[in-house]
Amino acid sequence: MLDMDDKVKIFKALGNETRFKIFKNIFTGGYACSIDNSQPKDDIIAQATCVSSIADHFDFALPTISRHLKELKDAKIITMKKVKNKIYIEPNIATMKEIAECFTTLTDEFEAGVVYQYDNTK
Amino acid sequence: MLDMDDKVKIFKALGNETRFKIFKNIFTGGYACSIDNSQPKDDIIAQATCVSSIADHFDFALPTISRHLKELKDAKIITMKKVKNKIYIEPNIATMKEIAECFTTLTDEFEAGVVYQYDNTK
DNA sequence: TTTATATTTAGCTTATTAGCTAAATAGATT
DNA sequence: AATCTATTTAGCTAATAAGCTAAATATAAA
Repeated sequence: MLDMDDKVKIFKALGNETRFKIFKNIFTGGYACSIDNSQPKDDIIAQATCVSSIADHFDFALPTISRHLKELKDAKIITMKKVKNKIYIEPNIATMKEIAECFTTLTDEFEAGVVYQYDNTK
Repeated sequence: MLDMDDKVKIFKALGNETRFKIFKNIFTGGYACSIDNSQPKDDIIAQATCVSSIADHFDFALPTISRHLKELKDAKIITMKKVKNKIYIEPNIATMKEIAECFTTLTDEFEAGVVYQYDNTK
């Protein structure tokens, strides 16, 4: 379960153009990674990619992309698995499902007229 | 329709603890506003509130809250209607519905195995 | 055991953000 | 017209974020 701090961290991570592009393309399989074919399909999904493959799509230095990926990982938006000396990056679908549900609940309850008492801790 | 810049702006706005609390409570009716009762119900919804009522819930100065509200408004997360010398703040449900749908589509298509070509412009 | 590949860490600079107080604006009330 | 209420704007400071290069680490390949 994501608490308020988790959610704020997720939105902060997605509230930057570079990270948003990385996020979107990791989820929709936008980054081709030539090394993928040599990896066992059971462990690593087709959408997986690695740090340098992502960096190839941007004009920023590799360490800059590496730090953006760390922020996406810390926000539980992606996962990173080390296999040999490469890191395979995958979307964290569980987190996105939970965020999707938060927004759906928010709009559904709004339309149903549900009104809560004020709570500054959530 | 929200384009990429719109979405990044929305996430940036929600990626700050103070603005996230304001957002959440505006949508769930958390802020009581004593002036609401004297307003016509047709124009202004029950969840509506005003700048100073929101500021009462925080230890920050009023101009600070005002600027946070401006950012939420610029991101189309809330709307602000001026009635006499007060500003009524309401959730922008259309935006939240669209964001909800984005996340739902993202997770649904991921599970269905839909893979797109890389596109750095969206 | 040297070299190559993949990635992270450290340390720096510049830009942006979040807070503040004081002053300005807009409208309502006396 | 003077004053009160609600809100924004301006201008400042301090903290955070985003970029860079150089160096470090970890593993693979020669």
